[in-house]
This record gives sequence, C-alpha cells and structure tokens, in this order.
Amino acid sequence: MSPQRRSGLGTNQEAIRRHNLGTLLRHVHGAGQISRAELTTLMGLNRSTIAGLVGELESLGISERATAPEGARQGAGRPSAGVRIAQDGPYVIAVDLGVDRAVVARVGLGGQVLQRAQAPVSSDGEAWQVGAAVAALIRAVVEDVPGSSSLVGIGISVPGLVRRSDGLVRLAPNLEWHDVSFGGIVLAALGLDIPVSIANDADLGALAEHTRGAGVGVDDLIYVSGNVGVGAGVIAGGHRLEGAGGYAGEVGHLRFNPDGRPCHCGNQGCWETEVGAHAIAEAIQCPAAKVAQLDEVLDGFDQASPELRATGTALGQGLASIVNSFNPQLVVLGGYFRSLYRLVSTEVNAGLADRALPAPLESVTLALPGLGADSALLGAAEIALEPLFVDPVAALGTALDDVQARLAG
Amino acid sequence: MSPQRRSGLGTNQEAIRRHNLGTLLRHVHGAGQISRAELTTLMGLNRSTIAGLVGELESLGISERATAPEGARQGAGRPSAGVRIAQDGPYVIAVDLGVDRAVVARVGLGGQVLQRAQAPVSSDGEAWQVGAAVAALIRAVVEDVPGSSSLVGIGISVPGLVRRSDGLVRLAPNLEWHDVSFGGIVLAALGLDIPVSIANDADLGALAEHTRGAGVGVDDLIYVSGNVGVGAGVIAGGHRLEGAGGYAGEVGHLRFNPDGRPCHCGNQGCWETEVGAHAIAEAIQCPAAKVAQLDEVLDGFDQASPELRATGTALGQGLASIVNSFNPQLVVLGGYFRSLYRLVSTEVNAGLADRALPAPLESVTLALPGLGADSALLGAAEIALEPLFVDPVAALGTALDDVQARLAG
DNA sequence: GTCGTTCCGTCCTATCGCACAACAAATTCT
DNA sequence: AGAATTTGTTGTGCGATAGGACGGAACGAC
Repeated sequence: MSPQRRSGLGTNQEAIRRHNLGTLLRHVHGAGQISRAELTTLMGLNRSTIAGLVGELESLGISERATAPEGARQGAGRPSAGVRIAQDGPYVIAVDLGVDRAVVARVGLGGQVLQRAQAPVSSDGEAWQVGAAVAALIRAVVEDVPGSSSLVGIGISVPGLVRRSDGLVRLAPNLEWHDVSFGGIVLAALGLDIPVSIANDADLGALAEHTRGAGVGVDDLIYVSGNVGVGAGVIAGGHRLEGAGGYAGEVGHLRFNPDGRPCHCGNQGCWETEVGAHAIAEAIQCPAAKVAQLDEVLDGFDQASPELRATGTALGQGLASIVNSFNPQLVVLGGYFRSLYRLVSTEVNAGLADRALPAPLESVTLALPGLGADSALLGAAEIALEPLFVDPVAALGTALDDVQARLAG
Repeated sequence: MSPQRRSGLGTNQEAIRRHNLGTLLRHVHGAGQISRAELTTLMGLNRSTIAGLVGELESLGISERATAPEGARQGAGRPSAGVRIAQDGPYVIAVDLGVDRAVVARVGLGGQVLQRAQAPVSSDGEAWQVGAAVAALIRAVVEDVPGSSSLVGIGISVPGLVRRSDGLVRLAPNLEWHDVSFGGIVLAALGLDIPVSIANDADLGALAEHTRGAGVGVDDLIYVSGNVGVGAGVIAGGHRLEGAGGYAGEVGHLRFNPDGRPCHCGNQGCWETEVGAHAIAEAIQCPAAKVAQLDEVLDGFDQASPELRATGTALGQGLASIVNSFNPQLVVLGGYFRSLYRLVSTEVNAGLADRALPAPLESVTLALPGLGADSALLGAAEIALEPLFVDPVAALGTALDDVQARLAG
C-alpha cells in the first residue's frame, strides 16, 4: 500500500518529506493508535525525525498525543508517547451502492464509522434518482459534523465496471446502467465540487480487507464478491490490481461449462451462471423478488440441499481457476458467499483442492470477511482517504470546511 | 518496474541517492543511449543533480560520455551530451532453459547480447546433468570477457513453477523435475558463489517484452507462452505479478471444457489440453518426437486445416477468460503461439471477441513478441540486472571480476 | 560571415531533511 | 533507593537537491 508507483521519476527532498509524512499517517491510520517507538522501528527513521513528523501531523490537526494504554507495558525504559487520530480530524464520505439499497457513512481516519445512514434504492431507478437519494443520505450523515473537521473527499462503491481513467460507470448490470457518470451526478445533486473516487465493489472489498479486515499483512489476496453478479477484487504485491481500463477481476464470466446456461453477457456457461445469485436462488427455490437479499435467505438455512452442495462444488472449482491464475495467499468470500460458505464449506474446499494446482493450493487459505458486510463501504472510504497518504498537507489544503453549512444552503 | 515497493518504510537521504542513481541507470539501460537533457525531463530533477548522478555512473565505469548522433538535431541551443552504457561495463549471464535445448548468453546493460551459446538438452536428463551442460555453456560464453568487466549475477528462465522465496523449481513437467534447486546446481558446477535469480519462462517473457519488446510503455500486459505447456506472465501496473508463492499466471489449467481430455495435472479439459503442444501436434498430425520443435513445424505450414482453426478458436476463447480476469492492454503471444497466430489469427481474434466482455475487450490488443524467440532469455538477463537498478554501488561492489580466470581454475 | 538566440554543462552557494550525539525524563528491575 | 533501560528533546552536522551565474556550442537570420 505504499503510495509510490512513480514511473521513472527522481526523488527530491520535498518528496521525501511528503512521502514520510504520508507513510507515517498511513501507519497511524492502520493501527488507530501507535507509539512513536513503534513508528521508529517500522519506518526505519531516527527518533528525532519521527518526532518532527509527528509534530507536523499534530499541528495540522490530524493526530493528537495519547498516553499509552494501561496494560501494555513491555519492559524497562521510559514509555513511548502514543500517536492517535485526532477527534475532530479530517473525514470522508463513503458510499456503498448495492443492488437494492445504498449505505452512506461518514468515516474518519482510522477507519471509524462516525455516522451512518441507509435507504432502499429501486433497482429500476434512473441514475439521477439514485444520485438524489445518495445526496440526501450524505446530507443526513453530515448533520453533526464538528466545525473544525474538514471533508477530504467522497468514495463510492458501485456494483459494476468502472473505468479508472475518469470513474465512468461503464456497465452496472443490476442497476441497468450504461456509461453513467455517477460521481458527477452526486456532486451535482449536492452542489459541491470535491474529489470523488469511484470503483468496483469487489475491488474495494479487497482493499478494505487488506487494510483492516481478514487480510491485514497479506500482500496477495482476492476478495470474491457474490452480489447478484460475481466479481473479484485483487490485491497483488500489496497493491490494487486494476488492469489497463480498471476492469480487472471480472471472474464471473470465466468459462466454466460450455454447455451450461446462457449468461446475460451473451455467452454460455459462465461461472456466474452456476454460482451467481439467480443460480443459487433456483437451487434453494427462493422467489425472484428476494434474490437481492440472498444472503439473508441463506442465513435462514441450517442445512444444505444437494443442489446447494453442487453449487458449493462449483464455487470451489471456479475458485481453483482463480487460485491458479493469481496465486493469492488468501481468498476472502464476500457478499452472499459469506452465508453460502457457512453451509457448504466442505464442498467448496473439496472443489478447490480438486482443481487447483498443488503449488498454488498449498499457500492459499479461504476466509470470511473480517469486516462483515461493510467491506465495500470501508473500501470506498479508503480510496477517498488515499490522497491524505500521498500528500497530507496538499490533501488538507483542498479539503472542505464547514460542509454542513454549505450543504444546507 | 520502479524498484520501489517499500512496504511502509521511511526514506532517508541515502535512499534518495540510491534510488535516483538506480532510476537514472534504468533509463540509460532502457534507451541504450540518452541525453542528459532527456534525463532531466524524465526524472524531473535539476540539471546539476543529473550531472552529479551521471558523473557517479561514469566513475563507476558503468556509463560513458557520448556525443549525440548525427541526424537527430531538434532545434537551436547547445546539444546535450549523451550518456551511454560503457563498453566494458558490468554484465550478466542469462540462461533460457527450454524443453529440448538450453541457450546461454552474456548480456550487458542495455540488453545487448554480447556472446551466445546453446546446446541440446535431453528431456529425460537428470537436473545435475542439465546443470553441467549449462555450466559448460557459461564457460564458453565468458571466453572473451574483457578483464575490466565484472559479472553481476546469473538469471535463469525455467519452464515450470518456481518458488519466489528461494528460487526452488517446484515442478517442471516437461523436464520431469520436482523440487529441484537448479540455481544451486549450476553454481556448484561452476564453483562460484554469485547471485542467481530464477523465474518462470512466461513471467520473464512478459518482463522482457515490457522492457524492450512489443510492450514498451505498456504497464498492463500479458505474455502467453506456448512452450509444450501453456503459461502466462503478467505485468500489472508496470510491475511483475508474482503471487504469494511466485506461481501466478498458470493459465494453462484454467477450466475450459469439463468434458474434455484428461490433463497431466489430473483434471479434465484444462485449456492446455486444447491449445497445448500435444493438442496442436495432434491437430496437424505432427509426430510426437517433434513436439518440442512445434514452432518450426508450424512455420512450415502456409494454410490452416479445420482442426488447426478450431485450435485457434479455442486459443481466442481462452484468452477471453484471461482478458476478463486481468484486463491487460496488450497480450503478447509467445512460443509456438507466434507461429500459430500467423496461421489462424482470424479464428483467435473471433474467439476472443466472442467471449470477452466489451469493456476489457475494447482496450486490448494482440501482438507478437518484439524480441522473437529471445523474450525469456532477455527476461532472465533483466532479473539478473535488477540489483543494479536498486543500488548500483552495492551491486557493483559484490560483482565478480576476472570471471574467466576463476572459471578456468 | 557575423551576431543574436537558445539551450546546455559547470561551478558555487543556499536550502532542506535526516542522522547523530548529548542530555533530561520516565519507567522497570534489583 | 539506585542502577539500568528506553524514550523525548535539543542542537549540530552531513548530504542531497535546487537555483543562479557564467561560459560554451549549435542554429538561424540578416
């Protein structure tokens, strides 16, 4: 997650300071609270340098001094002063657009959800209607913002293909969107002009699980999301795998069974036709109206039917292709796969072990999300916070104060 | 390809110098010759800083001053002095281990093959026999090394799964190797102790094509290699995609046709059973003995049979799964796919267009390797050179002088 | 052919960031 | 209670890049 993927540029001293300040903040953000001594070890810098950086962060109002917690003494010596995210520090708005509902949260550094609101969204709604609904939720969520806090940006998670160059939603099958500039729509509905980042829900799930979920410290992981459609987000070498256009991870349309059912993409037998929500709904005879809440329906089961077990096998076998392709250390099963895996973990594991190559198989683990259903939401917060870790001073400079007043007007 | 994937470390001034010197060298290496003015623009540093870095590189004996080439004047002003790789600069040994032959080359900075040798390798040979053969080739290749040149390391390309933590060859099906420490074997046969880097041939093909082949400037590309087995190397975001163990890109065992032929991996209908060398040999009724030279056999055709065209379709359809998963900007078809694509490009393109999602499809291009059959060889050189770009001073410090004399003794 | 323009290399100085050493402070261990 | 240990603070030094002044080398116009 280091910010630096500079192409071939050189580094000057100004860049050092930016980078070190951003990295320091990233550590504080990741840990919530951390001592200066730990920072010294982690970053490999001198005590005095860390002191200078921490001082700058405090004078920016981002962090504040904290005494070490009671229990955790580890030896002799003067205890190290703690650094923790400030109370009224900068925050972002995170939006998780689902198939049938939108969740909006105000999230501070450290990943804490400070305020939260949600509302149902009709699946046949026009994009501008959804945008208006989201804008209303955003207004609700900034109700009680302290005046000194400033808004850094908005992050939006969308269940669809998002072009990374400009954030255009190319295709969101379940919302029936084609080429929708949803970021612009939300900004227009708010009457604001601040940085908006949009990305695919599975990509953001992977990011959040990597930062503060089941995949902390794991640099190669995949978040497979069952969310009506099936998609994956990939963290490779500690960085998001985006692909040339931003569409990497569309594993739902991996070829699975050439004689299988037709897929909405136009082909036949895509993996999604076997493990997608509609296939599972059919396996458990769930009415079509409740497909969007498939996870809750599945949670109501305590035993798996043979049909459902076959689905589990298909899930495992498809994961094998993913494991062979990406060789992740961890595969996180998100969306309704969370509920499904609880019922048919045996079949999933068997299907995976059956079809994966021995070498990639031995290093991979399946896991459930550490963030529950909030992975994508917190991932949206992460991408909105990202500018702070690249250059804290600049990001705070463009952040917006007094959002509540501006939105009221 | 920037060296910086520092996890969460800070940067000190020493690191700046290292990084800038390495980045400068990387630019010279990539371009062969480049002017200081261009370096100033590319790296965003001051003229005087570039001058200092170039001076250090020259005093290290890595680069030398060059006058600008004749034709290329672009306007008024004093022409900028060129920087070019020194004549007797450091070099590496690159080894490309194929199924039936080994190629060894002495490669200098700039990617120039200075000397080259090859020999057939029996496919049922023990690893130590192959190691001895490779060692003999290495001795041949350092015959005429100038005394002032020093050897930085050895890079080896292997057609199999290589564990990245220690370079162990976990599995090389066509050599029938299991858990072979080939780097150690070669070093023992040479009686030397220098850095050895080993990696999968497709991974190295991707790296070389990215650095100096068909994918220069393309940060998301995939090199699909047909080399008896089928594998892929992935460059994502300008960096190698290695995966947790180093096994990423094993696309030969993607599920393709569940009712298909049995694969040596134990499953049925892997993609490799449709587009692997044995399948193609069958389609063109090529005798089993010539499977290893499939590319030459295919080059003898000038028209494709219906069976071969079906193989082309299968190739394209399988590529669609890869394109959907990785969203590359470029797919380079290496190994015997080079020859195959010349015959059945129509079918490959059609199969890809048929099965890939529109969004990833629109940004992808198929291409032949810019380095011909040398992709993996030059990729092996690249990984061996890598330490020079991370820290030129340190890498030169551990480099070996007078290799010829040491190997003779 | 000469002069002006333009761009580049070289030298010197300034600025900035981190490392280092010395000292003071706050705990733990004996 | 005192020694030992670790950390925060402060002042100094080193090193890397930036910036400006100067001279050199080529191009273009008159």
